[in-house]
Amino acid sequence: MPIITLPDGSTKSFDKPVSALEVAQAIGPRLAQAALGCKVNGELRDLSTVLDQDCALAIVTEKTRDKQPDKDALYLIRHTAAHVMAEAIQDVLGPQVQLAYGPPTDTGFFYDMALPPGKTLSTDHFDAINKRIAQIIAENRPITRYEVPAEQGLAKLKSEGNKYKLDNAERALGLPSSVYNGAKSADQAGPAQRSTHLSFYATGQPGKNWEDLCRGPHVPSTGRIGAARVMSLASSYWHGDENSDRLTRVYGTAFPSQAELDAYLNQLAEAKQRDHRVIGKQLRLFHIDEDVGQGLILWTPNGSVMRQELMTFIGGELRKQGYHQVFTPHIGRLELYKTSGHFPYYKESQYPPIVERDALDKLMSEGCSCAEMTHRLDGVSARLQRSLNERTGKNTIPDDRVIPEDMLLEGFMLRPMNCPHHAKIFGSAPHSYRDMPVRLAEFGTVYRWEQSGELNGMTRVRGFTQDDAHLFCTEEQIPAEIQGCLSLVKTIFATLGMKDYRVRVGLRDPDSKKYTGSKENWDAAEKACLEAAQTLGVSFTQEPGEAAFYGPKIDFVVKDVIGREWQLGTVQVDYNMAIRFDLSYIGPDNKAHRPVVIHRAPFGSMERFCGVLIEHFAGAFPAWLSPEQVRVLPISEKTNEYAGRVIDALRAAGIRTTMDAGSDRIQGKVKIAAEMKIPYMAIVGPRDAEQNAVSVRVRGVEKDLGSMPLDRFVAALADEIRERRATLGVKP
RNA sequence: GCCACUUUAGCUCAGCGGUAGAGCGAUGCUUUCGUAAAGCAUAGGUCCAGGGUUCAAAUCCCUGAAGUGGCUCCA
Repeated sequence: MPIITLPDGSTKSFDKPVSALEVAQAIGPRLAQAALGCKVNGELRDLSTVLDQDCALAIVTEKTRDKQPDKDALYLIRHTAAHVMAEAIQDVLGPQVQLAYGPPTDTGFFYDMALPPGKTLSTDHFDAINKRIAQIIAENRPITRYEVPAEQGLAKLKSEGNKYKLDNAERALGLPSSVYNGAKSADQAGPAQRSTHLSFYATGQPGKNWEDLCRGPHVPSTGRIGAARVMSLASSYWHGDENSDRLTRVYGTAFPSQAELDAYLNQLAEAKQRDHRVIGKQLRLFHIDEDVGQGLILWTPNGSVMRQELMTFIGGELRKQGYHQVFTPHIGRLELYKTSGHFPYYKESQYPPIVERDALDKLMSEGCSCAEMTHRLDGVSARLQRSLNERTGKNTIPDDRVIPEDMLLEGFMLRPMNCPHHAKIFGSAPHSYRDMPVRLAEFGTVYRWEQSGELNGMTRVRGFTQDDAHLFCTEEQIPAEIQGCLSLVKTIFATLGMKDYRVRVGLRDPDSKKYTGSKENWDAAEKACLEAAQTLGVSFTQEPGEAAFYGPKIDFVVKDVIGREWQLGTVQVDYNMAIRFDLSYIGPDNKAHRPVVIHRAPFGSMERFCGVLIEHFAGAFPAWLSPEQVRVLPISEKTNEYAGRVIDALRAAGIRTTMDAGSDRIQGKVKIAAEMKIPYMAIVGPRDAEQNAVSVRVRGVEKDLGSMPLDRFVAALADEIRERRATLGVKP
């Protein structure tokens, strides 16, 4: 009979099977009252789960022992809340709404559903849905689980006519889907999750109340949800498959109490104030103009200061590491990108090619169709086919892409990548193994046609400047070069005080054939990436299938104010490019060898990085990054002249400063400067002028530091800026 | 690209069939002031664009653009 081991190591034995709730009751009535679910041998389960064998049991309650919200409890609450919301939506819109998939997420839950033809769900329905959710929670109905044999369950679902649920059931049973035939369907459930029964959860009494096919687990009754509400609407695809059914995704969130839900909503509102788009407007850091184009950033003077400071900073670090700075144009011939393989492989996410006017006129006079024009742009010459196929040793360019030279349409592309230009620089001169590695760096601006719905302030744009570099090295040099890249990233993040990032190592998907390069090379490169990542001292994940087609990579990922993840820096190993561009160096054996290329961009793009940085600092930048480092505030116009001398002294030391010579009183000037988040205010009145002093006020400090000699202030601030200190540290 | 929502003064927003509004900002005048806004005055608008309904449209309908939150994508 079961011996139950509790988290503190103690055991309880029972002489017959018991439910987790009964164990909780045996421990104490308060625990039983607080219990929302349980973990059996680490697996989250219903509180009603019957334990008939020895096991480790933990009772899940709202809060952990140190009074923190329990993640498992939130999971249970939100999973149940998803059911409650679905019921509410069916009550409001009608039972014809077909439910598909409704899991909990990090911040709440969603439910994907297919609406009956002609019906739409809009935010106008939210009040009614929220009201119904509140009612169901108030009714405190018990959540009842029941299981039926597979056959019976499938028959039940078939009779209900919901193909999505039927599909879920078939996958849970490990059966091939009879209704979904998307490419990604290949047995996602896996053998471990196969079962012989299907489970249903009723929100109340089976047969009497609302119910749903569900694996569970759930809280014991709807009242245990506390507070839930619907948040937003989105569209989604069945199985995330673009070619499959479009579903309506309804997002909601739930918390153990109304107070916690309110706190979450408040926190969301506050996060919005820290959004880089809001701060960017307030502090005039950047501008996006419809007339210029979607996703194209205009860097205003203030934002340009920040960007320039970062570029100067990283440029200095690159020199220390032996990089060479290069400059290359923003466009290149179409054939260049056919050689690199970017065109037309990534055609959908590039700006269309630029075709010379004469060529266009000629095509028009010939009555050429758009399809024909596309064909002529996409095609390659037999010459290019031959050389690429020879170099890569396989059928890289199939015969059907080859068209006669006189049919080829010449054109240029706004560059989507900097690497082809850099490859051409490397290839423009002979290289000895003694010169390797060759590190070419450029703040290279690239253009990509991101889907319009993806664009987002500075973090997802169509034109951006990578802090790009390509390291042409020997295979033996790969580990050391990766290490060098990572140490650069570490230096940058440390200087900026950014600690909250994660590292992702993208590896091959062992089953896919899309990769180029030999298995041996891949093994070595993946090993080098993993070893380098281990030395970082930051947690990292290995993600098979996330590699680029030409090599493994290490990515740096950060979160924005509302918790979205963005990839910043990346380090990628590439065996492909040197082959395609026929690059070589002369080895000690006096023979030509292929270099390996490492692509790396520690900031990723200046646009995204600055966007993330604005949110990281909430606009309150350290002095060295601030567009305006000091604002001089004369008490009245009588001290304007002295203030002018203060400005001169600051500017002579290279400090960015302006004077507020307006007719506001000092209170007003202080408020305005504080709102602009300027690091330092130098307040000057007659008393300061007499002593050649300034009264310095530091951002975030209520009072000034007292009067200090002007030259001391200038020297202290200049030091702080030169050393790129992360915090404001000028002291009297 | 798909779904929902949004778009009114430089900024934040109200108005939602009947003469276009507020606060902040800007400009001018008064005030000459010691640390998060002194007072008064003035200017400022194709109400995102185009079409439609109506005696009358910022307001209702259609189409499009841009933005926001998701989905999908991200060399």
